[in-house]
Amino acid sequence: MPPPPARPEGRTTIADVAREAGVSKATVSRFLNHRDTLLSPQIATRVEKAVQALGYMPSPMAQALKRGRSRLIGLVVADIANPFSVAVLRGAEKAAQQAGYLVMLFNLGNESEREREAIEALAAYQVEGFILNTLGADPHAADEVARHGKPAVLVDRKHAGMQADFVSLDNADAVRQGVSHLLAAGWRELLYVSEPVAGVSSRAERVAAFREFTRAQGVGGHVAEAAEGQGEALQQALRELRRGAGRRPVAVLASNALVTLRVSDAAAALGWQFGRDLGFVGIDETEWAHLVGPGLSTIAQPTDDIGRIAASCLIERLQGRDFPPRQILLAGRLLARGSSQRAP
Amino acid sequence: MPPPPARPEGRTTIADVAREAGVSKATVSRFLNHRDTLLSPQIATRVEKAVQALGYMPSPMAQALKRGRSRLIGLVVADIANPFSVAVLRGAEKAAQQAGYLVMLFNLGNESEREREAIEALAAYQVEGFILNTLGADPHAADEVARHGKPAVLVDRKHAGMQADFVSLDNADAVRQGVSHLLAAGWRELLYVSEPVAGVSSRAERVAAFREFTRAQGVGGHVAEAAEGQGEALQQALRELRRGAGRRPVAVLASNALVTLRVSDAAAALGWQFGRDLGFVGIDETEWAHLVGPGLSTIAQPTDDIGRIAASCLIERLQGRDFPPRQILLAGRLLARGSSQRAP
DNA sequence: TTGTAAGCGTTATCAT
DNA sequence: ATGATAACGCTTACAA
Repeated sequence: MPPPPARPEGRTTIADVAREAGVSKATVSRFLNHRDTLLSPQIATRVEKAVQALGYMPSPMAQALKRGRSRLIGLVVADIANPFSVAVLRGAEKAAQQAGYLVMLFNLGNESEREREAIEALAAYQVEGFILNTLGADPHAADEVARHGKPAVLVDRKHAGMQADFVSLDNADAVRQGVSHLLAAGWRELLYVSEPVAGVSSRAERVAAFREFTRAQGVGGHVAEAAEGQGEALQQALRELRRGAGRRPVAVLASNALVTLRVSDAAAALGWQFGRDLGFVGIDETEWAHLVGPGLSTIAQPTDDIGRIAASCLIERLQGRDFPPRQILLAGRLLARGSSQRAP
Repeated sequence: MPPPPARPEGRTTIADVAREAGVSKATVSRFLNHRDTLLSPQIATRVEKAVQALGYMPSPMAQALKRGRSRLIGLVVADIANPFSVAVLRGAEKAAQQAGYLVMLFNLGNESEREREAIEALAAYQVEGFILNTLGADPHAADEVARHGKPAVLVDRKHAGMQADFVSLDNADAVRQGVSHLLAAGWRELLYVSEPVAGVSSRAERVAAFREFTRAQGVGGHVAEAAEGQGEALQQALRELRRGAGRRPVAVLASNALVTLRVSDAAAALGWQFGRDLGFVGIDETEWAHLVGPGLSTIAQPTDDIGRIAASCLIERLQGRDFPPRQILLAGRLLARGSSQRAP
């Protein structure tokens, strides 16, 4: 199969095909877009041959210009270094490819103030819709999307005042699973360690669920924030937890994989062993959780589904279907390991 | 700052601005592209005001169509689930954003046969160049890129016959660092565990460097491949390693983070402890390496630099500079931890 | 210095 | 059923 002639100057255009087939550009266009209908078989085959011969592919740019639709999906992620964002990206990219869309990526790198810039840049390329896994810090970002009148799907983080489909882990349920599991194993004084909430909806929801559920269960429910580079503070929080608990076994529920790492470091620094000196469950399954200490218990998010469903939601809307904004909550799955085994 | 008027129908075009400012489209275009030169100050300010008032942003699609340049960079990654690919993506995305480019992503998901499809799709959108972190399995992919006459940068994996800039870890040096370190610590019989080489240049280079260097040092240098789901085989290889070594301490050099995981599992299954029963160094630093056992020694790739430099290389070429194909090898950095401490 | 007009590669609206 | 032709939003000769 020899490569197509590849005219050195520029790509082959619809005009080339038309000339080659001895028809008008309009006919070629019709062949491409309507194929069977509106076309005499003989002409159709003539055009088909020419297309083949020249290896012609229509320019999506020109098509976008003309039709105002680009077959592009804009994806804004808060931080591509976060495995969760990657999982979303992956699911979205897959679904998009299948539906014939291409993904344009904008990574905020945790700089929330760039959110509007991202949306603007993507909108300029006529993306047909957005998937947003954003910081939610910029109240104007919602307007920005609304202004373009393009459908959007929010992932993981709700955005105050933006009305759009929303796909996420069922945060409250996940926290309840973690707490129940720890209580069932005999841990009695619980500390929820979160990244600084800072207005991020998912973080706030998890903290709220933790407070509510521990109170309902009548057990000690404390909350601490673990920020970057604050290892000392976290160790301090753990020490206080144990001091306050007396002889009741203490355990930590970590809000995500990053926090799990920080808690692991703090525990190591204190010389505490998981499953013995400290019970532990962390939200977010990782490939390494089973290798740390006696194995870290985790609550796995259905990341693949989240990404896939987010993209599907968007694509459904791009195909013109119209629903009221949906909210899709997916259950997490507890993976019990040594760190949450029966308390001493 | 009220949001711009946001005409409900379609975006504001250059014509709108021209009308608002009472000038011609050409003048607006000149203002946008040449600003200072070619424009009387009064008109310039008039246009500037109009642009501001309408919140006008030119359509990159139309610009691309006209100029044949799109300010888009095509990025093909072998597997977005691989942290290395993510690091590249991240560096590339950052550099691209700074230079005013946007990244179009195509993830192969380890399906090498889609490589040409990816290049075609990206080329159709007039990407100005490619960054390829690919499988290298498709010999025609190179032609595909060449055919479009667009610059490309290869990352991590060379592509037979494609002549392009190449950015990568200095594989031979990294392997030598690992081997030297293990030998210096007293480990004597070494096993290199790799993913199936399968024609991937970086994998082959590392294996070759290992064979060569261990022979030069006159120590035992064995090689095993660890494929997905072959845990048993890997355990078997480790057992044989030790049997053959007699009383000489045995150690593993793992080819990447994935293999590190597999070796860790195998060691755990055998009940061997790193740093005592088995020396260990793994290529690729991870956020969790310090938490496993006595800490896993790793060789960190300068992933950020790799991504950034790859993008910079490409952008330099996009700006018209012309060099012969460059090959940029970056040194890895050994992080010694408990797993490679002095052999018993 | 500014405006007019052609054209980038498509598709859609007319005729024929 | 097919072909001219006019857009889409922009840039760039060429005129003025």
